[in-house]
Amino acid sequence: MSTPRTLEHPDVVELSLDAVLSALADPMRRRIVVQLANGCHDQACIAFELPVSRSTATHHFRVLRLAGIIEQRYQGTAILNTLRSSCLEERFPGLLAAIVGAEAPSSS
Amino acid sequence: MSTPRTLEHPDVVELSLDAVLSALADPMRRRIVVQLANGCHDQACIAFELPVSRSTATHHFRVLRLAGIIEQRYQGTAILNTLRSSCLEERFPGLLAAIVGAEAPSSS
DNA sequence: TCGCTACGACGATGATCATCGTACTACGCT
DNA sequence: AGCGTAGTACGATGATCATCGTCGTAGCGA
Repeated sequence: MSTPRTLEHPDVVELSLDAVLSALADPMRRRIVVQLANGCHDQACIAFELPVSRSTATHHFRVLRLAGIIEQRYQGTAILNTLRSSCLEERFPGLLAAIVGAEAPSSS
Repeated sequence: MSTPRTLEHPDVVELSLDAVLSALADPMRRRIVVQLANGCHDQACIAFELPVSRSTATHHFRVLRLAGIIEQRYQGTAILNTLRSSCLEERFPGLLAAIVGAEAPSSS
């Protein structure tokens, strides 16, 4: 037990368009976001099966978290990832939907 | 006269989300786009008064043009810049509006 | 207790990029 | 013709970043 591990997340008001767009400019990170947006909520990092090493995957998830795009919380040794859709919508209305929609025409 | 100078522009169907988002991830380029979106149509590059050297400004305008975000055409020695709003809207609906709206709360 | 799993930290590396200065070109005006 | 203006081309440079491998750590199960 002790203190359960926690991960740093920016507050809603701290979200910067620069950080969000820089994070979303990378194809690998967009892939993660699209996968999360397509109903794969609360997935562990490993479940995404990214074609990169674990170190690189960790890096991408952290960039997304620090940009305020995803929320990460520990569950055992795994980390559950969730899209912070409402935070993003509140701060940058329509942005996430536009990008996910542009990337993944498979939905609908 | 001879052949008037022309500049290379990508076709609508060639627009890639990757190029567009990478271009828009830079604050200086977003500044240009926001300025164009706020009614400053057909402005010459120099009219933007960017806080960078001319070489750098040229670079940014070219990145925007090659990403398909702006249209550039010569008029004398100057270059008139226009937002390709309809092309972007056709390819990535809502994207430009979301970014411009998030960046510039001054409008409205 | 002993692994096994999922992930983070650290340091390195190679690529990309934003920035610059300088030299060059094209066009218009006098 | 000569000059000024607007922008381009060409390196160069310093910073950032995506990627990796290795090692460390926390939790779970046998």
